[in-house]
Amino acid sequence: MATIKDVAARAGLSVGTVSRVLSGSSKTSADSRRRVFAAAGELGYIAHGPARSLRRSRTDVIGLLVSDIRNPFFSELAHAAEREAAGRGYTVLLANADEDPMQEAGYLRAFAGQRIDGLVLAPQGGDSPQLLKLRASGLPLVLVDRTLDGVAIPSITTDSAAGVRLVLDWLRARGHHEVAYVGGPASLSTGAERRESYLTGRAEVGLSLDPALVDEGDFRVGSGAEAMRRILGRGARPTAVFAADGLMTLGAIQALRAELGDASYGVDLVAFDDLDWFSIAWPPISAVRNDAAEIGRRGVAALVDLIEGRQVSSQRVPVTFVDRAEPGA
Amino acid sequence: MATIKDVAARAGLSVGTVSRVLSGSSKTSADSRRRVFAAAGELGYIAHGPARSLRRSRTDVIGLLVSDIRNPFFSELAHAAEREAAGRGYTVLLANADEDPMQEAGYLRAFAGQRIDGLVLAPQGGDSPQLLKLRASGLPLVLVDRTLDGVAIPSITTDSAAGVRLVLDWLRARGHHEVAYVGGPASLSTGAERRESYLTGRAEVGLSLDPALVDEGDFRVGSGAEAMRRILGRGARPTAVFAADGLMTLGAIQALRAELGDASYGVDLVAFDDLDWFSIAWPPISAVRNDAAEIGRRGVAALVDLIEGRQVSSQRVPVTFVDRAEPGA
DNA sequence: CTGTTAGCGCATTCAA
DNA sequence: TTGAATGCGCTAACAG
Repeated sequence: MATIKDVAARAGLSVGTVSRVLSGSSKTSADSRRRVFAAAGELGYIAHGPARSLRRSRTDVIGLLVSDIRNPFFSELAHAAEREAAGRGYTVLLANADEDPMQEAGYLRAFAGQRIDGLVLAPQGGDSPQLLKLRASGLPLVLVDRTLDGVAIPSITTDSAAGVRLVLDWLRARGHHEVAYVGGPASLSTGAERRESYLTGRAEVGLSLDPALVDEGDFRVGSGAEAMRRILGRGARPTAVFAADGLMTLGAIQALRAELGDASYGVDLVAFDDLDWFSIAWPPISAVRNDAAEIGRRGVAALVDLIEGRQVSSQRVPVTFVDRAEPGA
Repeated sequence: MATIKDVAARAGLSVGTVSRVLSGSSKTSADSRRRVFAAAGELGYIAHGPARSLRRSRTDVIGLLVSDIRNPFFSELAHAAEREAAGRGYTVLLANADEDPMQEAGYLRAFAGQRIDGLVLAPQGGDSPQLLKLRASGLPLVLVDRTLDGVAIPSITTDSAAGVRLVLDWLRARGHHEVAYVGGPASLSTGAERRESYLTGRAEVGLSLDPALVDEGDFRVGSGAEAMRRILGRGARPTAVFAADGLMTLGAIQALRAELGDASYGVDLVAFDDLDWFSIAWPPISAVRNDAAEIGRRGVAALVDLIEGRQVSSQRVPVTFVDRAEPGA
């Protein structure tokens, strides 16, 4: 690989001048510029990133640690975050915690080693020692999707309470009474918040308060099926099911099919998260549209603001409701 | 941030010894080890990755450039690749070409700048100048999912021909004659190969050869819908639809619903790629199971072999067929 | 087994 | 506007 020295030699200039031309950091003569670009082009010169990072003590890389890249919510978020970062001159190093605090800790360490300029994180519950250490080190940090209580880190989250409110209103309008709730883990702010909003709101809209109707999973397909199975196993026969995320919705439907057979087609479904295939599912799945792309974009924008010394504050991203139910049902 | 010098000072040893202890590269006394670990722990020392990379002229990072991270096939592949790499001591830098050769070129350049140790690539068709340059530079390179003709780069691909064969047999067994084909872009090896296999195999199993039944998209949802719409627009009324990937299948179904209404429920569906929600779709979607995780794992394994100087050869990953159709239909 | 030191490639300071 | 020289943090070569 050609180095800056090679370019300098070929251009008949010093490395200092080459560096200045390529970075545009200070005045250079038109002649120098011409010669440098010519030499660099001929040699196919590409600056050595690690050397640059070492010297400048910044990497122009931000980390993005998501919970589960196979969850469409996060792949959408990651995609949008990456686009936003590219537009602002940063590269995204993407990692996947697999909903596992141990893996999260490992990546936090790896990110620290890479000397990323900042981190966008969808945290796995509790504030791990690794995370506290990172934070103490002054690394710019923004949380997405989930918050961590007890620590004042800016966060970009969905307005879960508003989303649940929309679901409750819809359930009432459709005349439901026995509604099953497949929630997320209480250890995550999203799981706790949606559950809390749902449970306290249930009474107001006249839903059954039977605890047998409520169970929880971990935001992955299999856990949604298991939770649904437990609910049915307790003898509950809900007329509608509300799942706290898109993947658990799939699991819940699988369980309904397996346990109830054709009767499952009569159960109304509503989800927090709108996946693209919901549009063709049967029975139709109504959903709170949880704007993953917007969360990703805002997360990166906030992080870049932080890195560049600007103030940022936490934000809630609004939600909308997509009603796909048959009018009559 | 603490440096190796700080650790050395605190441990009362030289930086050389600290480096040796931490890397385990050569014999060190038990006493040195104890003191180094103690000092490093107290200081929260984490080695500076860029400096390390500069000195060692390797980064222990491999690039993974996929076509579309929102496509479940690739998010599954990426997830498996990342796990495999972690097990072998490498970090994955994931990037997303968005099915766009220009973005691909940009990332190839960025990767070169980061001095990644190797690259796993799902190429966007033609061999770009950037790619040829990378290859000429001697960067270890493995293609996944798609090949590039004219260049001898090891590849890990799905056995498309075998998959299509399974679909053809299934179509014949179900007694179809008018079958629509929503293919992938001819510019990609997967698109070309599946189309070729399908078109030549059609005759043998007695399917209609009507060109109106064949169209193509770009492996994304919207394009599948458009292709299906064009097929229907030509007056074709297929009894079954075969789509060349999972996302286009969704698009095709959306179009069938929109254009044919309830009649669409009578159309048999079969896809190349099996997505998890296919299990609950209606009408049922049968599919060739395209093992993204296995491709990701093998791609990384092959790349690491290449990096470490071992020989590798191209591989085809076998497919299986998931028949979900109603027996009678 | 350990200490000392050169130098990886680059940006930047200091002189000119 | 440019060249020369320094040092970022680390590993490895060398000497002891």
